[in-house]
Amino acid sequence: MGRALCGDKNGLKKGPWTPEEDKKLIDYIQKHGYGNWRTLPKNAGLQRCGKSCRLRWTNYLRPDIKRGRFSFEEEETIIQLHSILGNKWSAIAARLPGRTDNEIKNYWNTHIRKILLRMGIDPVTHTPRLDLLGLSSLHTQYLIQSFANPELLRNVDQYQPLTQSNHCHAQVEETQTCSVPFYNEEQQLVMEPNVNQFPSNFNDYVMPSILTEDYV
DNA sequence: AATCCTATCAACCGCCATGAC
DNA sequence: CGTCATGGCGGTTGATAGGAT
Repeated sequence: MGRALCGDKNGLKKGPWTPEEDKKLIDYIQKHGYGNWRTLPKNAGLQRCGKSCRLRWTNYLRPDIKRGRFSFEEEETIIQLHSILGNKWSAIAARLPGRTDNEIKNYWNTHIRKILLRMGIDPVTHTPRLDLLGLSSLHTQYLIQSFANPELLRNVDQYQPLTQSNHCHAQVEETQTCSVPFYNEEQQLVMEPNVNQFPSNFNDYVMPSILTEDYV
């Protein structure tokens, strides 16, 4: 026995939701709660699969969703959490009230990832890309500071690699810790990000266990 | 004005974890 | 213990808007 199909093979509608469908879904959930997603669409009079309804609700229609641009603080938090949790979008979203995992994932892939790449930082490991390690040690130091302290990302557009060393050095000396501490589920301080966590030689760098699957 | 290119984001797909039976 | 249904997650796609040429 196969899984229940979700989509037009079952005579169910796919693609963008219409305002009428949205209204049906909202009205139904407000009256009855969502209960069982599989039976919801039939009860609500929707030609959609339960999965599609759940996605529409959790990513778009939920009343507590905060829409609009991400604030700098949110961006900073995402970068910091991603360096700890990796692509655990739902875990990151759990620490950003009103934001969905899908929204954060999209924002990461379209904005933050590009900024990090432009700065020569591997968005997966949050370390300077190995192919760029031929840079001057001062430049490398700036990059290390930048991924440890996302505040420096503010200046990414002005930053010119290899040509503004003095300017960068001044910033490096001003910022020694990251401004976003990390808390666990019980709101206990797990880690206060600090650039000193990172060695000068990345060939020797190993992620601490608290930053890997052990924690999650 | 037309065409092409790029960025954005809603939505889908496939897989995995979990719980009920 | 095995099977199945369901929910949830991360990766990917595709439509569309906006900018560049």
